Amino acid sequence: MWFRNVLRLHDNPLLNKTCSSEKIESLVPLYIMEDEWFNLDSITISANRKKFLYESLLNFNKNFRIKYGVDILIFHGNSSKIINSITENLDNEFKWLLCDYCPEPDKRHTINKIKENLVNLEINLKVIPAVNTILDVEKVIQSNNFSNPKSSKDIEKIFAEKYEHSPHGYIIGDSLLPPSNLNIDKKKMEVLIHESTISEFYISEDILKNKLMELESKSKITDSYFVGGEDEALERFERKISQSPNFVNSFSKPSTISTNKDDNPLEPTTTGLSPYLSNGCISARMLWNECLKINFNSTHTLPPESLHGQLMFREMFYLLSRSVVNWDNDIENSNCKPIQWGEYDELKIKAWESGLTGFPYIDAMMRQLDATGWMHHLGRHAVSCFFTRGQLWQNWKYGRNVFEKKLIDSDWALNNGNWLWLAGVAPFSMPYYRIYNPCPDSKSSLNVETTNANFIRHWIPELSHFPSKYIFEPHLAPSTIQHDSKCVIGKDYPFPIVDRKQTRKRNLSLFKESNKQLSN
DNA sequence: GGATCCGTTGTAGCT
DNA sequence: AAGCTACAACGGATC
Repeated sequence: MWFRNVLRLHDNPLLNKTCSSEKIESLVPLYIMEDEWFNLDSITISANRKKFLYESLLNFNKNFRIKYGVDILIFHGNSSKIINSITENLDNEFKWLLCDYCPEPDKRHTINKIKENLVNLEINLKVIPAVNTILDVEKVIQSNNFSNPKSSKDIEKIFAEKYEHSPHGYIIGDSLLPPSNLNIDKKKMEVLIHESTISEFYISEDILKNKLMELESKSKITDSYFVGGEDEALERFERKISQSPNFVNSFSKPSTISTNKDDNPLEPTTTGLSPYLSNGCISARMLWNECLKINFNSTHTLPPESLHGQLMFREMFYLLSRSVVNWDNDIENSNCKPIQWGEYDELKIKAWESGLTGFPYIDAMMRQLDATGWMHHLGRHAVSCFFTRGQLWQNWKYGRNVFEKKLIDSDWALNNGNWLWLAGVAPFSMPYYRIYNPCPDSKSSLNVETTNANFIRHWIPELSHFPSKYIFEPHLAPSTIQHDSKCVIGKDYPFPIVDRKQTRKRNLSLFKESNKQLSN
């Protein structure tokens, strides 16, 4: 039983499948951590992301032990090599490999490779669908009348075909309770831990705990706010969903504000469940069902703005990520219109990534991303628009890479989908001329008020004494105010790296020009 | 087959 | 301060 991206006991179809299958007499629970994740020095994954996964894995292991009396077998290394070694070391004594379906190309590639090897050994591979999604991705995209969804209406049609509709939302079926016991083969686990050719790749709970401590001391993750794991996920679920019917029933994205009114600038105004969803700590199906239950008792918002709407967009991107070839690329991608982006500009990209563009709203968001691994939905829109068609005119792929590395809710399907959308290259509704103002004033939908000013003061300490009136464009403040605020622009905080109005105008016409050439 | 509608999130400038 | 208007004008679905 190989857990790939499912680190929870609740609504985990793997556990129930295993339990209900009569063919399986005993099992060995397994997790494999790729070395990219295990190596603390790897630079493609941020310390925050690693921390979140380690915590999630430790918590899952603990819950598994409490429930079933044994730790999960954890190895690090290449998945297919580890699986091969296990078959060899157990003398082909196991007959089934069960795992959760993962739609990412590299993971599908891995599973195909493993399948080839298993077939020769007469071992069955069972990939359980829809573990971290509501829809069975493969089944939906292979159905006869499937075409790529492009809007909330399109994805709603897909739901409508499959599920019964109630006035309060689609009925997708109950989520699962974990089985009360599992017949685990401890002897085989002992063999793999102590007497196998992969013993050296075994990660005990103590090793993982030390690894987490080392990570925390090495990279001073002082601002990390989200703690990984099913326990935290369920606590947050309880607090923000189950016990907050008004929040659920009135939830209306995009009209959530990017900064919090209460004292904690780190607590999101949205659910904050995204990292738990993408790491498999909470079930999307359970979240859907809880919202449905709450919606039944009251009037409520509807898709696409409601929480059900958010979950539907998530499903839409999962489908597209599987059906659109080269989903993560800017060429040979049917969902990416070719735009002549500017030359790779290292200075601008570095300034953007490190929060030194001279645009406080953008910089605050990017510093929050770096420090915590999380950013509000609207902030993600603002900084990605700024990076691409708004101001910097850089290829969305470079921005995407930064998000992928740093976001604790990093998710291949969703991250690429949102960048395609915001860059204006996807065939979704996104008039390219709607460019977010990187210096949002009180008229902007990015909604400023004093909360955003406080948000900026929190993440950009250089500006902590700056008056709200000038804080979004501090270089426009009279020099007396700059001196009084102990922040002289050009010395203590950078001048804007671009003229926002001039770049906006130029980029609009460049985009228009690209469109013209494409339609010819 | 041409017109119209619609799409989860706009900005700037003036009164 | 709030409200109005000009700007720019995609592209598929539906009528």
